[in-house]
Amino acid sequence: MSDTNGLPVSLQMPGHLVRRLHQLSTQLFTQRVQQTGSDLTPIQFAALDALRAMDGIDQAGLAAAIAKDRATIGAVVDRLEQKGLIARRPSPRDKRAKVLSLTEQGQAVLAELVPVVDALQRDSLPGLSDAEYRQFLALATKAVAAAERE
Amino acid sequence: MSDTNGLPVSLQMPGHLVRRLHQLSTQLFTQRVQQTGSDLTPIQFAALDALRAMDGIDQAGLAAAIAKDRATIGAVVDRLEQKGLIARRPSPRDKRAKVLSLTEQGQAVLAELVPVVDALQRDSLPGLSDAEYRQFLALATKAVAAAERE
DNA sequence: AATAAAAAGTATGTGCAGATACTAATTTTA
DNA sequence: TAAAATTAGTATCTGCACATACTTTTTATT
Repeated sequence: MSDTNGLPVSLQMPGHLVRRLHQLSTQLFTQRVQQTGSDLTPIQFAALDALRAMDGIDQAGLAAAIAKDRATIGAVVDRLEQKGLIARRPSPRDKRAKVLSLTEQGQAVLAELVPVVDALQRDSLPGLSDAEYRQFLALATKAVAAAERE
Repeated sequence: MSDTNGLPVSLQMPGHLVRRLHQLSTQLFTQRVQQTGSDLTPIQFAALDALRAMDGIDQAGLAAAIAKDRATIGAVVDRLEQKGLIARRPSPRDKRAKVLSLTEQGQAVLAELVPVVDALQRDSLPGLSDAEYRQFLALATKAVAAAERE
């Protein structure tokens, strides 16, 4: 069950590799973003970015947009609201729903972070040539799309 | 800032793709493993599998082996010990350290799960041909190795 | 229109995951 | 050897992430 390096086989598997890549990209994100003086997490950034493109959606819509469940998004939105980055108002159409939008401060924070986050993407897959990098993205995109199609 | 599909750019980035792949592989793991009647998590499985190959290492060694910090491993080991899958004994060489080993039950559970986990790896990257699957693994391995080299 | 089914948000509980801080023990170095 | 730096494990704190359950409201059925 051990490979020639004596390592557990599970460490060579897709599950583990993907877990490591996720871990590494999260660490890099946190590092780079903290250097700007911000303490936004990857998911908080994703939420803000989704909100920029889809202003006025409700929490369930945001959850679907970034592939999280409603409970998780509720907590994320709580923190973003407390930081003053988003506003949460009752929907006029649906008394259950709460409509989300970026505050001015939220827009400013996002504008400052977008270039930083753009720049770190390439570094989150180190050791690959440009061609390999593009190849990886194409394969990852294909796999995610297939999974989302069931 | 939106692509032609109106989606936030951040959702096309490596960070997000890797996060989704991680999420999908974790969900698949949980699904398949639960069907066997087990409630082991991916990290609990990884810990058991590492322990099989490296019996008698301490918690810090286990943490290094599966790329987790000591605090996280402490909690994981607590749960595995409570389930009776591992034994934790003081090291004779180092009074700070605790030596870990699989119990008989731990070995049995692992033996039962290994084929299940093996089988789900391929399905955690759906929509790819065999060649693309191997390509993806090669690229992911290369990127992880580069990151670990700093 | 009355009922059933579904959806939005919240609350709770478990399990990572990393940061920080602390004690006890070990190793390094001066 | 004595002091300094590391290391092992634990504890605490924050923040996802998902499951389940619950209330309120909306939509679909009958």
